[in-house]
Amino acid sequence: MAQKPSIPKGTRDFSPAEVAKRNYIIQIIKKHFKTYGFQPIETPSFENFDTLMGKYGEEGDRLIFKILNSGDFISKVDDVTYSSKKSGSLTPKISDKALRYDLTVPFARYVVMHQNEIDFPFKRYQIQPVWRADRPQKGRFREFYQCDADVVGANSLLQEVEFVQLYDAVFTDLGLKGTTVKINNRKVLSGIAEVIGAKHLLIDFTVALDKLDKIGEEKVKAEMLEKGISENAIAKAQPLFGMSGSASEQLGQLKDLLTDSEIGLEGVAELEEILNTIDTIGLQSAKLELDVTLARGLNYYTGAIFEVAAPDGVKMGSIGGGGRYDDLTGIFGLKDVSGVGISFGLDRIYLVLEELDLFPKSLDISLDVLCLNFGDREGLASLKLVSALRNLGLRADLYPTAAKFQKQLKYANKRGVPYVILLGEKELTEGTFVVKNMETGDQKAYTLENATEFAAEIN
RNA sequence: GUGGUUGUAGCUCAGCUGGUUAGAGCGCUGGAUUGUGGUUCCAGAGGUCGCCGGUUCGAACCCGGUCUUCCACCCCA
Repeated sequence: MAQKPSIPKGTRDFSPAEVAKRNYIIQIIKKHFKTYGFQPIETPSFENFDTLMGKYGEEGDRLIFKILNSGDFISKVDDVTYSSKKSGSLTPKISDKALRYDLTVPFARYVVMHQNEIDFPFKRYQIQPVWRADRPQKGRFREFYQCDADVVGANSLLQEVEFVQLYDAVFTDLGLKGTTVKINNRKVLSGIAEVIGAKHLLIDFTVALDKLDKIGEEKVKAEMLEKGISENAIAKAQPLFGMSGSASEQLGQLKDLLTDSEIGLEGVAELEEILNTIDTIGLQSAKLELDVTLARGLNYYTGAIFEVAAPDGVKMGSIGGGGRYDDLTGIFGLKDVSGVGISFGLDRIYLVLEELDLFPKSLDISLDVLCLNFGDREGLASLKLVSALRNLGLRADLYPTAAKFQKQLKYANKRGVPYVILLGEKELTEGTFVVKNMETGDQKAYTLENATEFAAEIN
């Protein structure tokens, strides 16, 4: 009995129309990556277990897809570990490989392994799928694409500025107006944690703070309390909850709050410089916004943090994110190499463009011209004509069988082919072919020797 | 990982307090129309009611389990 086919939860098949749209987005992102001087690399879809584990926090470890070892892996586990039934200690013994969780950590690994062949500063881009063992939701999949651009070996804040411009360039080109690039700085968050006396609870503090616009002040404070941050400390952080006004006003408030924190003031200065530079240069369609509550869970970020929100009114999580990480390669043994990078969430951008109907209509056309098939004799002449059109760069096809006229036209109609060629007995004897415009219904004859004339007209 | 939700024809969905042969629209196939598609008309095909088990004389409907969908949390692109 045939089994009912299915695909794993959170994965998808892509139809020709969907692939066309996805390629359209990728091609635009790639174009801008290249014009900004980034070079492509690719890394394996799975890495060593130890390369990935521990880089994304406790939650991240849970969401990494582990690959079971080959062979009789269970017999190699010692009895104590086996009978303890603890996944945490058993997993490393039965799995030594895991699917890529993001593109940043594999890149850091790549940089360390190839440090002697890389010219720093190294700007690379990478467009590949990543996997997360998450529970699917709208815009959240277990297999999805990230499009990353990172620079390593450059400390200059100009890199941050450049990434804001890059975001703006890509979203402008995609016709996606009104995106917001939110920026914050980990040093500011560290500074705040420091001055309120919750330095050791930085992660818990930022994770809670990050939810401010979503769950409100009271609930954020409740969560902080629950995580062990004292009432006194929360009171000291009070200015954060009421931050408002322009970026420079907010920066002023931050300076007051952080007067006793060297690192905090450093963060403020960095933000100030990035915001001022962008202000001077200007952006096309995006806006850059300071958001002191922006945290981002990934704990390898040390400086600037970015997150991109879709235009107002589109219900979608962030469509991009990134930041600076000063010591990611340090974990793999290469010290003092700073990196900054951003990521575009292809699958979410797709959903947003779809919702706002921003895909070019031309993407629906997968074939420029279809030649109808009238039989063997006409078919031969048609095949020659189609070959000639293909050589001219047109997407051309010959209907494979001499099916009923109506059936062939219906097929052309459903494929959305704009032009159909009729080359029947009459045309064959006259040495011509007739082109039918499927939209208007108009028909026009051309001589067979002069296929270029037709090709030129529709281009 | 926690809580909830969904599943009936290729698609979108009806289907009453459990009751005979489970319906509609769209799509599909054929015909009206053997050189003219989109519109119209006619006819037809297509369903283990997600899967497994239970209750019942009888289950698409009630119960349990499981998978899937979507949502909230966690977290994130």
